[in-house]
Amino acid sequence: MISAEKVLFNSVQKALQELYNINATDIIFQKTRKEFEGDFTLVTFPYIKETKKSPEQVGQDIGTYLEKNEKQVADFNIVKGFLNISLSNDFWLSYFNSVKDCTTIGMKDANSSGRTVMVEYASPNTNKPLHLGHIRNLLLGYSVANILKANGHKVIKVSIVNDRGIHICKSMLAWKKWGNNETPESSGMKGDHLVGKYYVLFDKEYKKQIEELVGAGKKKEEAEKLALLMLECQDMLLKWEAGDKATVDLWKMMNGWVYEGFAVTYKTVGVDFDKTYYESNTYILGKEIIQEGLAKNIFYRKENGSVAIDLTNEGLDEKIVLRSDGTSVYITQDIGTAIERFKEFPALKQLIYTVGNEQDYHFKVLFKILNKLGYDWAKECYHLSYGMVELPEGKMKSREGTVVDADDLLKEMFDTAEETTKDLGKVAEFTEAELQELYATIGSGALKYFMLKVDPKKKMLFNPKESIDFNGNTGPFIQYTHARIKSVLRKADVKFDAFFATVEFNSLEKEIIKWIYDFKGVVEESGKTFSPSLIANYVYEITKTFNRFYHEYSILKEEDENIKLFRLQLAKASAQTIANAMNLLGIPVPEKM
RNA sequence: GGUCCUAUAGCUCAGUUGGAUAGAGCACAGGUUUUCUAAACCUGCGGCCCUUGGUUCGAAUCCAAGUGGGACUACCA
Repeated sequence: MISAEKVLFNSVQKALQELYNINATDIIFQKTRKEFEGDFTLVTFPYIKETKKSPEQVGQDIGTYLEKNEKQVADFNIVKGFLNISLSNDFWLSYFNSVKDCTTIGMKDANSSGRTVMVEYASPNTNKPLHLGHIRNLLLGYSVANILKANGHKVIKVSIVNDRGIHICKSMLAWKKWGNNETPESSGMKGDHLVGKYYVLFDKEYKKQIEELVGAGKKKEEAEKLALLMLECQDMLLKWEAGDKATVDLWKMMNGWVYEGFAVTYKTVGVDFDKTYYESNTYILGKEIIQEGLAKNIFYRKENGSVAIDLTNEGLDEKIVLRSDGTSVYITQDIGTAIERFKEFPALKQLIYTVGNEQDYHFKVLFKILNKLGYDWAKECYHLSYGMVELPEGKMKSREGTVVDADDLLKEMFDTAEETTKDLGKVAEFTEAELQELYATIGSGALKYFMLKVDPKKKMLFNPKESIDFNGNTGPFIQYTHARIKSVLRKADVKFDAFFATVEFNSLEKEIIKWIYDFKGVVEESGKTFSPSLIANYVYEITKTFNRFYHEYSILKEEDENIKLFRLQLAKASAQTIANAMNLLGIPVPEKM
C-alpha cells in the first residue's frame, strides 16, 4: 500500500500549488512528538517568506485544505509553526490489516535489489584467541550483513585470516622450544588458547633477553633486534617462506588448532561466513598490479628501488607499495585481494571492510590507490570503521594481560543468565538441553545488545566488574517482552486471524501500529548507514511502548470480542516485528523465559 | 607538524537530512501484583548539550577557532 508520507507529500504539494502557487519538491514530514496530538508534522516556517503569511496562517491554510481534499487526513492542529496532522483510523487500520499476518514485516524480498555486496569481518590473527574487541567486530559484521539482506541485497560474508608472518612464528617457536609436544588433547585446552599461551610465553622470554642485553650495555632498540629469540624467529619465517617441510608442518598443525578454537567461538557467538580467505594464499597478490601501475606512472620507483605513490595532493602522505627488495607490504596484498574479489564475483557491486578505526588511514589510502588504478568500483568500497572497546583503566593490551577473553566473557554471560533464570524460576518444565539453550540465548542476547546499541564509530566502555545488565534498556528486556507476548498468544482460546473492518483503537494501540509502520524505514536507514544501532534503539522503543500497553490493558480478558481479537493480532504483529528486528542484530528471541 | 574520530544527567548511551519544553537505562527515593510472565509498569530526583564566535525565522545538530580525550601518520601487520 501507498505510504503515509507519500500520501501527505502529494496532498501538501497540491495544496502549496493551489493555495500559493508554490512548486515544492522537498516537502519533509517528521513524526509528531508524543506530547502533541497527531501522526505527522509539517514545519511551516519554510513557506512564510514566499507566502508573506504567518507560520500559523500557513498551517491553517494547508491543514484546512488537507482536511477537505485528502480523505486519509482526519484532523489537524497547529502549534506555532508546526502543523500536526492526524491520519484517519481507516488508514492505520488498513495498514495494519496489510501487515498483521506477515512474517517479514519491514524486510524486503531476498535479492530484490539486484545488488551484490561483500561484507568482510572477523579477520583474526592465528596467534591468539579472540577477545572483546573481536566480538564487537563479529557482531557488527554479522548484523550489517543481515541488515543488507533485509534491504534486498545479496550478501557474501567473508573472513580473511592473518595466518602468516613474524607474529605467527613467535608462538610456533615458543611451542617448539618449551612445548613438550603439548596439544589441545593433552592439555585439555581449546586450541586457540593453547597457541595464545605460547605467544605470551615468547613475549615473556623475549623481554628477558632484551633486559639482559640492555644490562650488558646495549640500547633498547638494538637489543630488540639482537635478541636471540628474535633472530631465531626471523630464521623461522624465512624457512616458512622457503617452504621448509618441518616448519610448514608445524605451522599447519598449530593453525589447525586455532581454527578449531575459532570455530567454537564463532558458533557460540552465532556468526558464520560464506568464504574464508587466508593470507598465506593472498599475500602474493598485488605485485603485478604494482608493475602495471608503474607502467601507467601511477606509482614511481624511488632511488633505493622501492615503489611508492604520492598522495600528498589528496591530503595524505607518500605511501610505499613495494619494498626495495621487491617484497610486498600489507597494502600490496590488500590491493591485490580487492581486485581478485571483484574478478571472482563478477556481480559484486560493493565491498565492505569491518575493521577497527585505528586503520582509518590505511583504508583511505587503499581506496584512493584503487581509484587511481582506474577501478570504478573503488568508490563503492567502504570501511565499516568502529571504535575500540575500552576498559575502565584504558585500552586492552594483550601483553599486559588486560584483555577480556571472548570465550571467558561468553561463559560468564551464560552463567549470569542461568543464575537469574533460576532465581525467577519460570521455566520449571524445560529440559536440560532447553535450559542450556535458553541461557545461551539470554546471555549472548545481553552481550550482543549491549555492544550493538552503541553507534559503531564511537569507542565504547566495558566494565567487567559491573556485569552487563538484564534490566532496562537491554537484550533480555526485549527478549522477555517477546516471550511474554508469546505466552499470551499461546493462551488465546480463539482464532484471531480475521480481517478487521472496523476497530476503534486507543492511543497506545495506535502508537504500536505506528511503531510497526516505522520499522521498514529504520531498516532502510540502517542499511544506508551500515548502522545496527538504529535497529537496536528502534526495537527498544517499540518494546517499551508495548509493555506500557500490556500493563494498561488486558488482552485475553477484554470483553468486547472484536477488540480482543484485534489486540491479539496486534500483540502477534508486535512480537513478529520485535523478533525481526532482533534477528537483524543476530539476537534470538525465546518463546518462553 | 599533519590527518581523522570524539565531547549530551553522577555512570553508560540515544537524539534520521537543522525544528516544538534535549531523551532513555543504570544508580538514588517512593509506589504498583488474589487479574494475560514484576527480567515489567508508574512517580520523583537529576542538564552552561566542552568553550567562544558565525550562518538563520530557528543550532545539541551546520561552519570556524580553541580546549580535553583517542587513533593514525613504518620498506609492521
